[in-house]
Amino acid sequence: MGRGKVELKRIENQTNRQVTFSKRRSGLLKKAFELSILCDAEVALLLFSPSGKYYQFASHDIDRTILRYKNEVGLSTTNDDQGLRAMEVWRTQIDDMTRTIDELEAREKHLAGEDLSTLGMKELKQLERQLRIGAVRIRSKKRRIVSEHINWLKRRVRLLLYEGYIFRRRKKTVF
Amino acid sequence: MGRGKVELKRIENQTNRQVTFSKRRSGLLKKAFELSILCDAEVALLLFSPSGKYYQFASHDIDRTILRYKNEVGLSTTNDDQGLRAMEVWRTQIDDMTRTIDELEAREKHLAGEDLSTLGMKELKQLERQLRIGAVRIRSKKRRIVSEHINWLKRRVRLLLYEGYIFRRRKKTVF
DNA sequence: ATCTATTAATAACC
DNA sequence: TGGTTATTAATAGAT
Repeated sequence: MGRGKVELKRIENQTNRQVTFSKRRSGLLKKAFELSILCDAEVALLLFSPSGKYYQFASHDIDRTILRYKNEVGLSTTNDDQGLRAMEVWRTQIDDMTRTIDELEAREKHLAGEDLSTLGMKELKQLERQLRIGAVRIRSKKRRIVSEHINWLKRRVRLLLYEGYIFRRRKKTVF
Repeated sequence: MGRGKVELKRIENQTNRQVTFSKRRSGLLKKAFELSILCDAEVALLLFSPSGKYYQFASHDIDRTILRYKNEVGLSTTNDDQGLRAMEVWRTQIDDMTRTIDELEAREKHLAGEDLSTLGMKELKQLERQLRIGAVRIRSKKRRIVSEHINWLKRRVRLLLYEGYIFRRRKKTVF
């Protein structure tokens, strides 16, 4: 994306390489930032220029992210029994929660009419019934809100009429 | 750079967020790779999706790059208790997942027409629209299933009729 | 996954 | 470095 396309190999001209590093570095940092915001992702980016200068971006605490990476890779730093047991407890809890999230997401998709291919007639009827119940309740809630608003308007109108009455009376009295 | 520009804030639609993460992740990894080649830079990139999946790019050995970063930053984080920090990481992950589950459960309740008291007219209309879309899709899926069943029956009937024909012919021939 | 209209990044130049 | 502009690359939204 420039005045010409560029081959994927080390740029030999030292000045060019330096300029390109500077420009692409800022582009990369920007994109890392955008990804972390748009997608709510945890990102850490470490950069060393060939001349040894150092740059970084981290969406969260960079050490936290590095630690998370180390856990992921499996170089668990806790080696005692207690640590291992605690780790297993967390692991199972995380697995449970992951399963729960998957189920909830699948359920939401079904309610939205997506990913229906695995469902049979019976499940589809059940889903439809639930949607109908939800729709009925929501419509009734909407009606209640509207009627409350109307009542409020009526009260307001009565109040204004009354104030008008008082005002007219006072005018008659004063003048 | 797409069919429209996007605001720099968390993408609320879960599906969209997932798709964007997937696309931008590959873009970011590619650019990190290109930078390392073109400019002969040392790059390490750690990525965690909101659902906890893990991705990385490293131009050199990633642990080497992390070590280089730690030297650069100073000797502060050299040897504090990593076990405790690891616990922190898990705890925050569990917190994240708890929040996700709460959101999904709240959403499901809303779709079922429960706990609507916090919602305004706009949200209610949006909910109703989603329910309508889901219902339409489910009805269409049901219709498809029924029509497939009918077609199957038709084929079955044709087959039976044909077999009857053969049978009658054979009867004539044999007897 | 694939396609394509648009926006964004950036190579070359100053 | 810090602008400008012609081009290429990335990608948002749709299919």
